[in-house]
Amino acid sequence: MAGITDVAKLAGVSVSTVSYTLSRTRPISNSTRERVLWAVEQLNYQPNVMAQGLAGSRTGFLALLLPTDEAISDSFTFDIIVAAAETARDRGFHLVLWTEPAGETKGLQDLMRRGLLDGALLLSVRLHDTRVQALQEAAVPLVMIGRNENPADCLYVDSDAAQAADAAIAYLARLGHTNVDYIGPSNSAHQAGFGIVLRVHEALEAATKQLGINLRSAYSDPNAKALETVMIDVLKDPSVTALLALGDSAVVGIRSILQAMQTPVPDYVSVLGLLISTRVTETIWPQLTTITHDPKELGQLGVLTLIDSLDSSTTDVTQILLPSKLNERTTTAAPRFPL
Amino acid sequence: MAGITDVAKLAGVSVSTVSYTLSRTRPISNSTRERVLWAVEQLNYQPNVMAQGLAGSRTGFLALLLPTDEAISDSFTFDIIVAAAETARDRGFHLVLWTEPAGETKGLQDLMRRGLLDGALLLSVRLHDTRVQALQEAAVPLVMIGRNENPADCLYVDSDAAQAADAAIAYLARLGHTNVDYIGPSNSAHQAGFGIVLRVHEALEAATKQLGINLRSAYSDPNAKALETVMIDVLKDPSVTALLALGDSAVVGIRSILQAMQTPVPDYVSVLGLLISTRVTETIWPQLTTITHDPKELGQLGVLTLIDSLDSSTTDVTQILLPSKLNERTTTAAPRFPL
DNA sequence: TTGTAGGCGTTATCAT
DNA sequence: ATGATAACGCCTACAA
Repeated sequence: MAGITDVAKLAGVSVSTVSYTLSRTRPISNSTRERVLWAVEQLNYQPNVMAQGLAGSRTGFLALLLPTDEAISDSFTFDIIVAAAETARDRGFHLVLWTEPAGETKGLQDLMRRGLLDGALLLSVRLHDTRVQALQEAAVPLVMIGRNENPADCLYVDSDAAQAADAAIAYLARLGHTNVDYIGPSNSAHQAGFGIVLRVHEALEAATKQLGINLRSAYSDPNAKALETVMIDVLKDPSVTALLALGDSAVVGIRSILQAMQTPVPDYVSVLGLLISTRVTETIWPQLTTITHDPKELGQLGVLTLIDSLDSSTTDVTQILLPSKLNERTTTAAPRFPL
Repeated sequence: MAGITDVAKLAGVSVSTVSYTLSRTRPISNSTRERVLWAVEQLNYQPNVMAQGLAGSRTGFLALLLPTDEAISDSFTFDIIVAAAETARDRGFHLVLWTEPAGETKGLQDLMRRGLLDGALLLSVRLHDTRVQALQEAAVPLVMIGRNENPADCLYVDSDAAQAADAAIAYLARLGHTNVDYIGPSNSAHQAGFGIVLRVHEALEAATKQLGINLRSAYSDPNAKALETVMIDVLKDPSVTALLALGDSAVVGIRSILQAMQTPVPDYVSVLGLLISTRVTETIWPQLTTITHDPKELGQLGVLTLIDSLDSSTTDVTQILLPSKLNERTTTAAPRFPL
């Protein structure tokens, strides 16, 4: 395999000139640059990753931290990962998938100590995420996709759950609904740790209070049986005219239940999906009116934020909250009785 | 950060002794080993990954090749990936996610040329997969998860689709069904390239012919609307008593349709899922009788096969076909009329 | 604008 | 059973 010395020889220059030419880190005359690039082309030369990592100050590796003791295998997370991998690749970085239980950081800290990583992306961040502090103490540059309870001086990219909830209530209010039923994930220990549930709930309470809307909350596991029980209960109350369901799984389950119960949508009840992934919005249930958030965007921005923080010597803390947008489709309408 | 020299100094031995002790590649006396390990412990030493990769014959990196121009974001694929990452981690390897359009291999070949990879795992392998030949020519050790049309001298781990189809028909025959409707993915160019569809179809034809069962095939895209059209058509024929649905998405869709149509299962029709992931079997539709295959197993065995092929100097071609197993639940029964 | 040479932290090849 | 030392392929002061 051709090395940098071969290129230097063929181009009739020194190795350092080749290195500098390729890294654009020093002015090179046009004529030499051309000869170097020509030699590179001739020999099909590509710098050795390990050698670069060893000699340079950067390895080119980013870790994607995936907790394995939770229900992570949803398509939303998958889409984040794929987008992150593509973005990293585009920017000349390599994404290493690192699976570790949510509480553990030993494996990752070892990786850092072994000089493998430039930084890390955290997925499925919980309100109290022990990984964050551990990594900060280990001086690992990190970006959360999501955020913990108090992300004061920590970089993150997250969906703006509060804004999404506000938008949902505002929209339903505009249609004329005054009784809204919110169906969220059950308060199992599992879900309770994630910020999105809490933040949505708080925002819903505030927004409905302000607009004078009655909010009733119901909680269910996302499986069909549990949802059915909840739905039957919810639909017993004839005053309810709108259903607000949080998350992909709830929304997908709710559809089949409503179909089975032959409930006319939106004639009898409106259904609005809150924080639904683009995949569900576009493919799985294209008729559903949703407040959408995009996993691709999270993955991309996460990687870009991390890389930027590596480049910039400054310590500016990038914190991005992505606004969701309303996709008005066919499952929402004005309430069935006039007010 | 403590390096190998520090350890050597502290242990009072030479660097090479430390290296050999840690890699167990040379007999070391008990007393020195102990001193070395003690020093390692003291200094919290971890060998530098880049230096090892540069000096040694192995980098410790495996690529997971994910084609991005297809519908890859199903939970089955995700589970394969997570299992692969965990297995790699357990064996001291790192998994790099490499996204590239199915036709392309340039990016990956560059990676090889750059000395990054020990080997590669191919996901979403098509019957005619240009990646395989390209990688073989580039002498990249590779393992397919899935397999192409003629995997003669190529390593792979795949579900045994033919065996699964046989098992399904045998089971339905045993229950007494003589008219079976198969619902597979539509013959869009998209799906046509994947072996599983073809292999299942061939096996079904053979098995039904042999057992004197009437097989009717229907094809549908996995979305609700298309499935509904197909299902209405299928259920028009009163002689049909069993539905055989291929793949997770078909099966999940079919459930909601059947619910909406209020078709009694299994009293009116039996439903049997063919090549269903463990996730669907255990969580999403736990009552469904299925022929299950396990993504976790594929991911694990894929990585292990690759690593083994790296270790063994021999050129034995490991080819693993995983048998699926029948999970008898509540959606299948004897046909509704006696024969 | 270009060249020289000393690391980077291991592994592997010789010796002993 | 252990040591010394030359690669490994590149980056980056320092020199010219």
